Amino acid sequence: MTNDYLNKLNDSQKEAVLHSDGPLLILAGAGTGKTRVLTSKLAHIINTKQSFPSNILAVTFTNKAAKEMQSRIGNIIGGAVEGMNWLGTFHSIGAKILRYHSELAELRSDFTILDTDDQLKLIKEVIRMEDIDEKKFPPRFFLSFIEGWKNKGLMPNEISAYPIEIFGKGKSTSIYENYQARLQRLNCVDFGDLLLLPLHILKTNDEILNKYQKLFKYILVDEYQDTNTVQYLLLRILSQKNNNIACVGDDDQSIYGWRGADLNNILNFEKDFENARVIRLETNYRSSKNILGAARSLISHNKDRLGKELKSCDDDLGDKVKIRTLWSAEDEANFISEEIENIQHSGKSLNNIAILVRASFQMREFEDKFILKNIPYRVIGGPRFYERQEIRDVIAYLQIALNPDNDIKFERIVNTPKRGIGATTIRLLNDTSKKINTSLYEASKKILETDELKPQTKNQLKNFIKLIEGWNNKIDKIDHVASAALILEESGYINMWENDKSPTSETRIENIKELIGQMSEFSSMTDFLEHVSLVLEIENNDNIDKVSIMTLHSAKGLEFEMVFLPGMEDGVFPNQKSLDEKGNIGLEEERRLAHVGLTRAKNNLVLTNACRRRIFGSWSPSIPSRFLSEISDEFIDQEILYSNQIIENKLYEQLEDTTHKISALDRLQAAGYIVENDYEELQTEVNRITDIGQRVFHIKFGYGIILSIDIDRVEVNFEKAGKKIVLASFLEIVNNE
DNA sequence: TCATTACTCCTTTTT
DNA sequence: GGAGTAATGA
Repeated sequence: MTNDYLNKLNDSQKEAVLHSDGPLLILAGAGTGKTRVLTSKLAHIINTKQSFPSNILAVTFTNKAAKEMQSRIGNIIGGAVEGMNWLGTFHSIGAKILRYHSELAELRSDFTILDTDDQLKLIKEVIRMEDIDEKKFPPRFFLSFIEGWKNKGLMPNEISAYPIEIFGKGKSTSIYENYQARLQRLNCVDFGDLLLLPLHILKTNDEILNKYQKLFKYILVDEYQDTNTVQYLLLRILSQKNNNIACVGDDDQSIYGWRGADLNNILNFEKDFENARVIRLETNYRSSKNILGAARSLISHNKDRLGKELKSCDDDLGDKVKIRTLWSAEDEANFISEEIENIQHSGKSLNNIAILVRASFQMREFEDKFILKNIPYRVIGGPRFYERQEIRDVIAYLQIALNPDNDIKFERIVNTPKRGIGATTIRLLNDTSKKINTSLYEASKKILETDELKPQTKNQLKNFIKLIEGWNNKIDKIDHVASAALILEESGYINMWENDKSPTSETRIENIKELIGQMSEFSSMTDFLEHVSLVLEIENNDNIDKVSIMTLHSAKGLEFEMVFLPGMEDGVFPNQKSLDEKGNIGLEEERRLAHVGLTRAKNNLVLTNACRRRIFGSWSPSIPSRFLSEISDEFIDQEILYSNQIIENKLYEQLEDTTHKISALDRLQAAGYIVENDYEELQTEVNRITDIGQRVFHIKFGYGIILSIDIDRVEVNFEKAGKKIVLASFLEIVNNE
């Protein structure tokens, strides 16, 4: 192996790779060769024998990034990377540590990882025990608190120091405790535990901590801006001895605040790690000057930044960033598909085109249109393979076969396919299991000894228990692929889909076959099940020319010749909920997300917004995203693609029901969408309700009398609902009476 | 027990 | 417009 990799780097990249000991933060903007630096650095450490591969901890956020890094290092140092035992996602590395020391968390080493659905089921159970009204306090709120605590690295007994939410009768703490206890009894962990429990083990066991501190001579971290507190604490505690931690990140691309990512981790790096060196990578090898200029002008509106400027290495400016305004979301999809057809006809590859959306509900419009127009596309991200119903069912069967006491899985499959074991029976099983403190499986056996069930039900349950017993006996003795096939056959599960007439059943069977196919790559059933929730991803390794549709979050790290960003509308992007919940911090994160979107494009970038779109099934008006006006004009080529006739006919109608009429009008006027007299006319419309004492009707509150008026806000004394302040636009004037 | 229907609340983003 | 849930009927 040669030092060839060094020659491919620019000066600051080289500096980052050659920096040997002590903390290092590489601030790498979009498209500045961050992955190249990281992999070269890894290769360099191995190449110069500063460390064995097995003594390097290299963490990424996604499996994709981990795989990518693995193969790139392989390319540099030649052949397979032997001994890179500690390269993986935070979660998979956490799982690995946890499995080695599971007894310290009172788990068996073959614990299973619960997905979000199962988590929710579990929390619901816990809530019911606490006598809390699910309607008033939705279970997922508790779950998000627990997730929040786990993201901060707090065990149930540590949250007293942290302001406890009053939410849910102040029972959040005990719910967290019970939830953990329940997980433990099921020999399960959730995603958060994969980080929290290893941290706890390291914090409370000096010997073990020592071992890992010695083990990891070098620590490399990808996407440092997206680390949350537990991840930060893990990195800190592990790096304390050797102090060789190198993090790559971009504060302008921090987009996982909602998952607990703390931008302060990267902003405070120099304070947190003594004598830290910071190297900036600012030469962008991806995008044209115009695109970079647009991205730069947008992100400059953020305050929380370390500051860095992307410089293009292109000589010419390239095309300007296109902004197109369409009438409706459907028109928007139409426009984009026409653009794509043009590219298609010019003979260019569709693989170079991506449509990046803020939220997945936006994808539908495009899928519909593409199917109609026969434009090949792929959806990236979307529902994870193992989250599909049929896959989860199959896995539940396999887990039950391995461990019949897994209640969550038991409940999932006991009546799938239908065995006539319904809610009533399950309730009885649950009660019994609580009474005699055993699993549902054991409780079923007990009940079968009695006459509590109707003969028919009893018989069905008996058969089911017998099946499980049989599988459980055989599973260690025969090949895991064969036993999976046997289980699916005997349970009648495959049969169920084969007899199913719905259009999806065929794909489901395909998916199950795919899953079984994957199994042979693992050495045993346990091994397979351990990996299934963490790393299993079925790649759509098709080489067919297709347009990619994905969310902005899953687009991070990718690049395309041409990028479309539809739905540039306030409320959609920036997302309303994000603004409501997090205010300016939320807005800045949305802006970073937009920045990620813009910087995915190499040569062509098209932003579109529609004036109307269906939200929750009903038409809602949309105003252009504030991000559009934050991009400097010099980089933009803007056009409105609907006729004046349409404006006159429809804009009025659109504005009439907008909830923020006044501000919407101002915005639209500022954006040049309305001519002066339209504006006045609409103002009059806003002010049409002027009479105090006027009788009015409100769709939700019924009839009432106007008490006072403040521009578009009206105080009404409703006959049934009492005094309320409502928007004028929601009131109908009632004339007679 | 299961199927149908009425009704609610909703939806951001993912390991 | 759709998923999940509660109520209702077969």
